[in-house]
Amino acid sequence: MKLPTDPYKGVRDFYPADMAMQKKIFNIWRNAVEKYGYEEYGASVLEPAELYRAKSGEEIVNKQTYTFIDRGDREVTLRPEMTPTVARMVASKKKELIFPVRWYSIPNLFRYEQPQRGRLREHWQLNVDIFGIESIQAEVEIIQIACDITRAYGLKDSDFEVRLNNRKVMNYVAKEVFSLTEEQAQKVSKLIDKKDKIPADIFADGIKEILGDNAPKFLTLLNSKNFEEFAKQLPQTKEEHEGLKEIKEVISALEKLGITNTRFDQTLMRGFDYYTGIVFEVFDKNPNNRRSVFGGGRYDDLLSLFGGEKVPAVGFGAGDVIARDLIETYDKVLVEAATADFCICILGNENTPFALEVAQSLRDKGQKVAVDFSGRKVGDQIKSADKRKIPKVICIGDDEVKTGKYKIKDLATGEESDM
RNA sequence: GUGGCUAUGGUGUAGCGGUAGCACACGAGCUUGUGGAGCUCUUUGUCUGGGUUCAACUCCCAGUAGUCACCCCA
Repeated sequence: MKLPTDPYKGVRDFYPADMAMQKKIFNIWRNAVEKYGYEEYGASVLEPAELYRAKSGEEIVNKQTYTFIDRGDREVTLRPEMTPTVARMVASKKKELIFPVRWYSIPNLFRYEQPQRGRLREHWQLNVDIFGIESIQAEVEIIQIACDITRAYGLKDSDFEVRLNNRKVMNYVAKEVFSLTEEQAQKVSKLIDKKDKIPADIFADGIKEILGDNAPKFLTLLNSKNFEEFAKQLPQTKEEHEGLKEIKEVISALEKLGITNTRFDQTLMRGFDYYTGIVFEVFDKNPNNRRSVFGGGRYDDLLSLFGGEKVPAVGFGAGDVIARDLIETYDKVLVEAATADFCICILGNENTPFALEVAQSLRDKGQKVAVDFSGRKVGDQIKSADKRKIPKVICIGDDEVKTGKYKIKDLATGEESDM
């Protein structure tokens, strides 16, 4: 009876090479957000199931999450996303926090789903949120950070674009312009989400089914080439004006910051219900790899779930799996696991004590030192150090013990130098 | 959760209803205080469990895992 060596379904092992990449990604994330003054927070992977139930509904909690009953009869969920957690944390200290609160975290998240490439049961995600700012300055800053990170992955501005939409606009269109019921609006938005995946005529049929005679008008609106064309088709009331104005303002503010690859996208919906205003996605335009790199938006009402007055909030999330893909595609700088700076080869077991002494003295100076205890021939020990990419070796044998001196051999050049 | 496709040494791959081959990697040696090349040799495998058959890595069924699509999408 052998135990399998495979990891659990849908999760990854991180061997040193994978871990080196993971560290590189996390460093990119940390550097970017800390430049803007964001502070790191953390929380447990365990949350009471009701935290998600409140927002996501019965089905999501039962089918899409790891939820179980603990020994004390509590219903526990492995967090599938970080936003409810951070909302909970901010709401809990609302009175003592100094707003605006700028926080980030790199949590591992779990979802119970059929795994496939780029869609695993456990992944890591950078979460960046800013609380307490009602103006679109919050969106601008958050999107700016997202762009910084995308560039740090190695993408040029021409490789990606920022797509923007506004829930206010879409709500207005659904309720006021087309007088849809809540249920109809829901169906339409799901359909719009799929627009690029399904053939145009099937999409049109779907719209027709829900909207009837209004379908052609709706389709024209949806197929608008750009912001102006879209805006022109809407009656100029106040409510409509606000959503559109926000989009325009965000785009022009970003432009002043040198971010010109933005685009209004009336078909951008994003799954979560809690978004209330601007939503955005950073999109990789590479034809082989067309995927959303980041997604986020404004969720002004979420913190009200925990009582008290409203706290405006804007945030985004960025996954490690896509970061890995992008860095491999665009960056191409090889990432290697850190090895030792020195390898100490021992010639004869009786010389081990002196070898350890030498190793320790180097460590005291801050060097990383590995000792070869294999007892093999020197040549083999050196060969092995070279294979492990350790740049320098020191051989300790009878002569070195006698004289107390040793030489450092640089494996790249083959030269030996006295210590 | 549903459906399609896939599964061969450590890795990457051939092959056939009748004794499973190759490359690289690993290990040993040529070379017992100095590596990287070369040559020689060795070790290691048909995902798991059933079935059909004289005989199954090959055909069939189930399971598991991967992958793709659906579902869902932080």
